[in-house]
Amino acid sequence: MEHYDHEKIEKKWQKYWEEHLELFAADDESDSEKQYILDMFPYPSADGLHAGHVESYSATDIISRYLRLRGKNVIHPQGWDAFGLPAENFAIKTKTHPSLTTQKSIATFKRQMKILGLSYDWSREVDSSSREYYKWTQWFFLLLYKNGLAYRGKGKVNWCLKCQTVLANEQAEGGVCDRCDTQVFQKDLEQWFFKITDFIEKKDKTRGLLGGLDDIDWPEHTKAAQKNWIGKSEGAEFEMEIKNSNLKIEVFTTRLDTVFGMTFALIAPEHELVQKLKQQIANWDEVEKYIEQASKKSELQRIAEEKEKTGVELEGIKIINPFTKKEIPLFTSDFVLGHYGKGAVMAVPGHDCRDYAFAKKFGLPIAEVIKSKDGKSSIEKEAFVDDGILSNSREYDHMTSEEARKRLAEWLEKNKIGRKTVNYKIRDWLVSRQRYWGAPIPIIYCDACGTVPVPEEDLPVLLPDDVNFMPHGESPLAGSKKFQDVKCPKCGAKARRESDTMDTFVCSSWYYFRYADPHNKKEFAAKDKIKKWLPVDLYVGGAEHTVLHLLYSRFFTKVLHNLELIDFDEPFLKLRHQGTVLAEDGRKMSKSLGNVINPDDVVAKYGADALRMFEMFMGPLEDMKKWDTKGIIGIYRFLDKVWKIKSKVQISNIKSNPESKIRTFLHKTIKKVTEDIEKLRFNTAISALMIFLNEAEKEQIPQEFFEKFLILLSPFAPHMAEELWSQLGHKKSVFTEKWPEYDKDIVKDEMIELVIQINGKLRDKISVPADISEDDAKSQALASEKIKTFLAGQEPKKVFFVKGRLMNIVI
RNA sequence: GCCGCCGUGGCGGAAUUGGCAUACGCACGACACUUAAAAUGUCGCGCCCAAAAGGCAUGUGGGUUCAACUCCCACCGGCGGCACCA
Repeated sequence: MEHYDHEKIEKKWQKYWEEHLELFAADDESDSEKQYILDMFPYPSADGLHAGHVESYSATDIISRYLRLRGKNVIHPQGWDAFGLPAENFAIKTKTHPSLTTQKSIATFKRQMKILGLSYDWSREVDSSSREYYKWTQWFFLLLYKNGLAYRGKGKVNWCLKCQTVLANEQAEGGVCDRCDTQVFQKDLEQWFFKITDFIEKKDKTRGLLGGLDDIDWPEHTKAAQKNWIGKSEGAEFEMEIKNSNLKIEVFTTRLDTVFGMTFALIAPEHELVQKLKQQIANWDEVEKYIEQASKKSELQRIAEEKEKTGVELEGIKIINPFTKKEIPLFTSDFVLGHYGKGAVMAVPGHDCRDYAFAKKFGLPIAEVIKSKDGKSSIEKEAFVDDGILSNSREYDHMTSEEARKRLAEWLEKNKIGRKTVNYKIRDWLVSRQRYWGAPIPIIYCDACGTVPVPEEDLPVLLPDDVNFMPHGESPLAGSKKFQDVKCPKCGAKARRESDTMDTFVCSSWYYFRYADPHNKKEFAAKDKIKKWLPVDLYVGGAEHTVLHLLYSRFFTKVLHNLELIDFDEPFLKLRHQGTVLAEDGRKMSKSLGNVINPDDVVAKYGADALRMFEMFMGPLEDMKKWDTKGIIGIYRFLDKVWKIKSKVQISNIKSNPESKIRTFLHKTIKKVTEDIEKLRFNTAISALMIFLNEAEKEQIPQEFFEKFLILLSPFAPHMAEELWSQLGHKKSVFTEKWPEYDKDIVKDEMIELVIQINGKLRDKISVPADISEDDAKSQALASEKIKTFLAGQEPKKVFFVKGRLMNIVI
């Protein structure tokens, strides 16, 4: 018998679906319950779809098709995260304009999505590099600006002297430029920032970025990563006097309980106080040299040199510990970060590893002020960093660390030199990029009026075409006269445009709103459309976005909520990450290793239905998995069997025998597949379909049953389901059908195999009615020959009975 | 270092959330069909034992329980995130 012709069938139905867009379109008018099923919109690379894309898109396609069959009004859109550095680099390499290469890549992606039979509502497609889209990205910038959430500030960035450009952190690994291998320097540049730090904690109407995490169904590790990134730490800050100076030094600590062990203090090299103390520093030349060296190092380098602490004493400077009134020295060291806390710390070498290492290297005293509860702790070889009981701390002796922190903070407040406080690792979001392929920042600089936002009616600020996007020292947009020279919108004088573009993460922070109303020319999306479709019910995408994109999107949503433009606070109610699909050799798929699986090839050989289903069958959605070229044959055989079993179907309208085994089986399968899809457990749903088919092969099954099976199969293998459905004489698509319901009474077994254990070990199984009573089960069990042998005449001490499951006899 | 996740046959994985460990699939073996191969079908497939009976098995060691892959503790191994954050 012939195998099924996947190519012919798939082409036929893909064409049919193109002609019947209403099958998968989200209906703005319908009153039925909406479901927003979203894929992270891809960056359209020249390489085409990756096996990982196929995995997540198949998953959301299954869910979307399933929900539509359940009568839900599903919105399942797709679009393109089209701006970004890879396109620009590719453009530089090939000397082609990035819009050309991007459009070509989009065409490839879209073609591949279509041959996979993905049921997107293409009428809602968005492209973040289109002027219709980035007009609203710019509008969002202005919205933030007008509400004091976008500001211009100085920030340290990685700067390559040779390429004359700013580099992203990931392009400056090891402190060396990615492109030319020369050293990267830290440079202070004025940049645009978004005030994401304003939204860490509850603010007016919204729960903060921290608190909001409690309300959403996200993977634990993703929530943990976001919390980690925000890096909240509670402690205290206080000021210390500098001897013979009216200046003061402020420090932050989480271990106020250890203050009596402070034997010196540390300050970041870039701290302004160092400059202010210049006159009093005896060894200024040495200090200046150290500061110079430190500024040349990138943060990455500082970390790489972790093994050895460096630093210089600010000779002539003495700090007064406010608790002990003792004088201590001040050092500057690059392991103290200027941007965190107060940029200066109290050093307690006895109870902090870094301070310990520093004290050892510079021969500074180490004091012990905390003992472990058992009194056995020692600071001889290393710092004791745990909480414990205070000692050598005057009236605070014998207190626990926790209590001492409370009391010491009270003392600080009473004496007005400090207070309890909270610090965060997260910094404001730097959104300026000195790049071409992004959305221009809609700002104009005027000598008279200063920083002037572009009026909304002038948006979009178009990305100019007449620029040299090769790296040449400044933002490529600065090279376009046409772009640069403008009139000030306020006074009409000659002015200059901001020449930086926005980080592509700005574009991707709001795209899920646009799908609700993609062609709106007056708003980023109309209020009623947003109300209808958002928030997103299920969001599926790669785990590489655990922090950046997902955090930024939450920030945008919170901004909109706070401004009362939307009535929800979290954009993505349920989030799942698809696991990485590794190459067959267990390594990451990469072009250079030549181990990439191209979906086109697999579709050509086995068909889209087989590829989609196989990727779902490989394992749980979120698990990392290895591609297995041989494995797909199993799914192919299954589909082939479905194809062939059609000829065995009893085509008649006779009533199915209510007692028939296959009926019970069908209902169990409906139950299992339904529940598994709801839980995104596609691997076991597919296995249930296989089990049903294996059973069905053994006998003739009524058409009515086979049809229900086809509906169950349709979200997984839509082409085959459509084809067989039409071959059975149906005129309309299988996707206009209703998802089958199972009958609770049919699913329930009448007779069950009751497991009989003795002392927890399986000894026999007896066939009994499902609702058998304990007494009846016991007498039947004890009557079993096998059980009699094992009991050997002994009386059971106790009998445990789990209804419908098992009986455990303890002797 | 801190945080999070994971460890089950030759392989991918399943196990109703504490109740028959290894469903489903791959690979492998035997047989059937075939001139032959492929395809397809039937059967077998954790380990020990010739087999039956039985025993042993979910990274390792302990604990709780009538009962542990599942819960608790310790250790070993792997993956991911953050990382000189005071």
